[in-house]
Amino acid sequence: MVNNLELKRKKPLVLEVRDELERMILGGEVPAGERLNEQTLAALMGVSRAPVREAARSLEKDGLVTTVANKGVYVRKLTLDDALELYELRAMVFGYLCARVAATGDDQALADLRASLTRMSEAAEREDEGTYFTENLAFHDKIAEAADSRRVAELYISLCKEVRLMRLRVLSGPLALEVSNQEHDAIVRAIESGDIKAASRAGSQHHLNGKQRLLGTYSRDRGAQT
Amino acid sequence: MVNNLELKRKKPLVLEVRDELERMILGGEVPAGERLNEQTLAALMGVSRAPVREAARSLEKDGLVTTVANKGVYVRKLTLDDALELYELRAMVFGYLCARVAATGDDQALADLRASLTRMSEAAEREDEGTYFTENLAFHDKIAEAADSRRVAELYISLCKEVRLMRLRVLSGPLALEVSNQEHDAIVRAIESGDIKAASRAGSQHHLNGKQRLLGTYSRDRGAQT
DNA sequence: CAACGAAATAATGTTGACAATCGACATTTA
DNA sequence: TAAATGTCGATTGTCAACATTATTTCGTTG
Repeated sequence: MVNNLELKRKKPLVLEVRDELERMILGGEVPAGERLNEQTLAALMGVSRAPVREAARSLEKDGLVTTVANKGVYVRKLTLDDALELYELRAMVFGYLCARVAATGDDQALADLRASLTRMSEAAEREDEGTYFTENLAFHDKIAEAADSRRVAELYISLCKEVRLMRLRVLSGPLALEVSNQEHDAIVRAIESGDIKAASRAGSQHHLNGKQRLLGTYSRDRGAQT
Repeated sequence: MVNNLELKRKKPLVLEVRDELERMILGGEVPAGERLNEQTLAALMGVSRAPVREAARSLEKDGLVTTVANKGVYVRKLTLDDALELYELRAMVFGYLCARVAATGDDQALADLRASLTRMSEAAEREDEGTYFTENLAFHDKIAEAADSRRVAELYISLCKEVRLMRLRVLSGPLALEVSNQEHDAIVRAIESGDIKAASRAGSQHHLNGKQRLLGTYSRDRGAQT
């Protein structure tokens, strides 16, 4: 029998800090470009500066912050060009992952993907953007994991976090959810059929379409960034 | 002989330690899978443990080491499958970079590439593998820089370092140098002609060929890894 | 009044010490 | 004997204090 109260202390402190910082950054609590004050954060979380420093370095690995010597760590600020490049890079990597999943063909993983697909479809019908958003992340994570290519999967997940720095809402509106999920369906069907090239194309195209949606958003209302 | 960082500490200490560790790892002074003892390294370099820890975190960003909680950091050990995946990933990313260079077409960068090409050609004729090796690294770095896509360039350079973990000698023998440089020439010509697709193909193919050369090496003498 | 510069301030960089944790070996017990 | 447990040494995790660097403030000077 494990004691729940003592169990949460089992986790290394630096990981707790890291996750909290990541949540704050991706959640938009700290704006892009903002400097992360070490001792302020340390006091806020009730820990010393050392874990905060290490957590910050860990976040740098995922591209969420940049470190300037003798000045501090800053929340990374993405330009539109940066974001567009990330979309293309993500498209390539995701295409590779989808191809691998199609090649290996794990039945259990495929079933999970199908289940995730239906959950997203339901969320889309309800116009429940919050659920769709989280389920969408889980769907992509599942593919990354099923590709059985840890290094590339890590890179992909990292790239996805990086994109979230822009805090874009390209997946707003019921139509967007529907279209997005149709692309997911195309990916899963290509994987199920074992067609490696088709899976690669479908995976790439999904993020390339996302890039186009991003461009559409920016052309519709410019200067949306603060 | 490691204490040459006592001289002038105008540069952040962490960077010095980082570079030294990277040199030791890529140079093969510490074997793959080996644990990096913090206080031993700190004493060796005449610094405290904190910079060593941070440097290790920085190396983790490049995939050169892996950190295990409460146990320490270990020099990453690549399996053959890991290496093959890295070659494919590198091929994709490098193709993207070459395409971008072809699209932008910076004359100065192109001249540098041509110059680098002739230096490699000369080194290949002299069968000077050492010079070819370093010049080869510089050539690829130049392309990454000329692509004007900092994030992707960083990733590419990081992937190249990661591959070097295996300490392979696929570029041994005069023929290998010649063949490798012919591929370089094809890349530069594609870039010069401004043919984006051709540049992408040539760049990808270069590393895919490298993957085949790696497979050839492994089929020739198995068990080369420690 | 503007511009320059030096002191004051606040932040990061670095250090040594202490606490928590892990692995190995010794000890006990069935 | 073998499994379980306790103890010890070594190493990482964390902390608070000190050193160095960047920034701000403010007084002086042209």
